Amino acid sequence: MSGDIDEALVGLGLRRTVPRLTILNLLGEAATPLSVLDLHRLVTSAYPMVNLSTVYRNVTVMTGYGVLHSIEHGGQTLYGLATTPHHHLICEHCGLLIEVPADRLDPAVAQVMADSGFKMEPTGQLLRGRCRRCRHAVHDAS
Amino acid sequence: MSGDIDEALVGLGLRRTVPRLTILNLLGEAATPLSVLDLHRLVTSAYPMVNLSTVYRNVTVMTGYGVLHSIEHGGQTLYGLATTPHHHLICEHCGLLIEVPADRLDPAVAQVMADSGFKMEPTGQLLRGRCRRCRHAVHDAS
DNA sequence: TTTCGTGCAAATGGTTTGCAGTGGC
DNA sequence: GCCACTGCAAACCATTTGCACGAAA
Repeated sequence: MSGDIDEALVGLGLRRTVPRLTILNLLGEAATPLSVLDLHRLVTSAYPMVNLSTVYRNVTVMTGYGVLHSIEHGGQTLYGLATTPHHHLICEHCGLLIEVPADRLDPAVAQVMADSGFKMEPTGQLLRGRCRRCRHAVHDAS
Repeated sequence: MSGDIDEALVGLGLRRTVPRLTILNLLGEAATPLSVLDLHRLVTSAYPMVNLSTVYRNVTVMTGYGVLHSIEHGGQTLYGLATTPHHHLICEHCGLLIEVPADRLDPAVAQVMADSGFKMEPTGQLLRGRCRRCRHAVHDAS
């Protein structure tokens, strides 16, 4: 199903193993980035013997090679395919996570960073806010 | 030293205890947000009996009351005084962390978020990039 | 056949929690 | 004196690591 996603592995000199291909397929179908625990649950539902530490090692390796990208939130790390450059908006209230194309955000943020001598990371920024539904749901939130 | 920082505690109905006042003083003098472990090290150098869990509880409570703000990075949480609204730029390479006034970032990012129905958090955004020094230091970084 | 990748189990590090005692107000 | 706050110790949870076996190339 992945078509050419796993081709990338070969090009990088990474072996095509069951855990790796399964992770790539799952992330390719997922609408949002997944945690390692989520990934492990999904992987083991098809291949029960795959170990949690194997999932950890693979997302780390593939992130290092640029195949995946990661964002930190709520004390854990989420992983997604590094396809089109994009960042994320997360709702602090309900956890809703959506992607925004990098070029929508780049000019604005890059300018702010450049003023401080920083060069912006091209992907994986995580911006915190409150989504439409949660804005309306709780006006009197504690 | 803190002058009126700890006044806030009284106004919120929080007791003025040694751990709390010490934490507030330390954060008031710090140039950047501090981790709980850093805070604990500093607090205990003056009051050795203060427990780590007490520091954890206090930063959590004071963050909930809006006295402190927090940012997550590298698997741990950093805390700072919630004074002027601001966000942070962090260098992914050396960890340099600097503050940017909220109003420098707000218009740009708020617009991007609003397009997705999000309302931006007024403080505590963490933007990842590479600082001036690290941009020049390693052209051929691994 | 030679690495690279994996399963397993144990360790690590940040953070949270239950409980009984104590200090702030 | 009441109750929020604390110290202590144990538990928790995400993540990492050492090691011997197994599989991709």
